[in-house]
Amino acid sequence: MKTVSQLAKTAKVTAETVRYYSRLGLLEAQRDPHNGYQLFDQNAVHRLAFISHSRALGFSLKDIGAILQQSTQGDSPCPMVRDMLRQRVPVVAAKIRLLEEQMARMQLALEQWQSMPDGVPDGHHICHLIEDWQAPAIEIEDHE
Amino acid sequence: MKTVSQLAKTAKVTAETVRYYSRLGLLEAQRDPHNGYQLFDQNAVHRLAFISHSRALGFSLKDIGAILQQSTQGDSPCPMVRDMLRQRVPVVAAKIRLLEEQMARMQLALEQWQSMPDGVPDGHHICHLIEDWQAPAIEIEDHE
DNA sequence: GCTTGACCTATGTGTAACACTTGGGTTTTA
DNA sequence: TAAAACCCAAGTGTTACACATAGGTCAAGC
Repeated sequence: MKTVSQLAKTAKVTAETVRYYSRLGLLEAQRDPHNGYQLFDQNAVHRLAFISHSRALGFSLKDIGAILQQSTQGDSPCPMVRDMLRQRVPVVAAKIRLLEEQMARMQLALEQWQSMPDGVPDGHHICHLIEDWQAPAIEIEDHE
Repeated sequence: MKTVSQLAKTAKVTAETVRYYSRLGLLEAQRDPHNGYQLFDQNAVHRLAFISHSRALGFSLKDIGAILQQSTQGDSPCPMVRDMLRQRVPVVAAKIRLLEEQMARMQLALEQWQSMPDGVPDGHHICHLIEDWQAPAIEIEDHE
């Protein structure tokens, strides 16, 4: 049986993360009757590794909760897992595209600014670098 | 003089966004002495356009606040603006790289899973698709 | 004059996934 | 025995808003 920080160390996450997952119900712990400390067994070690693995694949903690629940209910979560991942691919692709567009805007602006002088504020303009810059597209990064 | 939603409409943002910016001090408004409504002048229209422009370039609202403050203090924000954008480029580049790595993991996993059957839970395994999947790298997307 | 609907207000909550802080109690070790 | 190093729950901060609540205001038509 491991305490919070022992489990954290073996799984290479912080102790706060372990407590957080435990609070969310993703990890189950027994309590030391003497002091109320959380005690985790080998199963929890496995579950935590599973969670980290799933996170690396892009699943949210909410998704992971659903997966864990399915499997503890005796149903195979595999079809759901395939589906969720398939749905996530175009979302991540869109995110990448947005970031690349923003990157292009940033680099273009920096190039243009190389040959532009600094302005002095005159009460009407704020920063002519930005004001005079023509946005190639009016899309803004969303912040999921 | 425009009300919140009139300003929002001309700037193509939501009324909540206008109120939010106003609360943060990015927009200044007079108050209608009769009903307490916020009233914005032409300057505010200009400032809001400036904010949208800056957001498209990737500046955070905090950054924009600093830029606005500089310029109202009579200092040219241009050098700061160049610097901030230069610093942001590698950050965005790193974000893109992380997302691309995650995308690769997702697609690789989906391919591998094509030929794998669904598993049934047996109390020890949760989802063998995930458990048997070998992570090419143990990096996890951060969620700014 | 009055209802209806469309506006406005401030304030609070929700979002993701934690990190950090606060204010305690506990356990170990020097 | 006292400090160091752990544990706890609960709350706050991060980002940029969207949305909900509960109410006040205003123009129009009947």
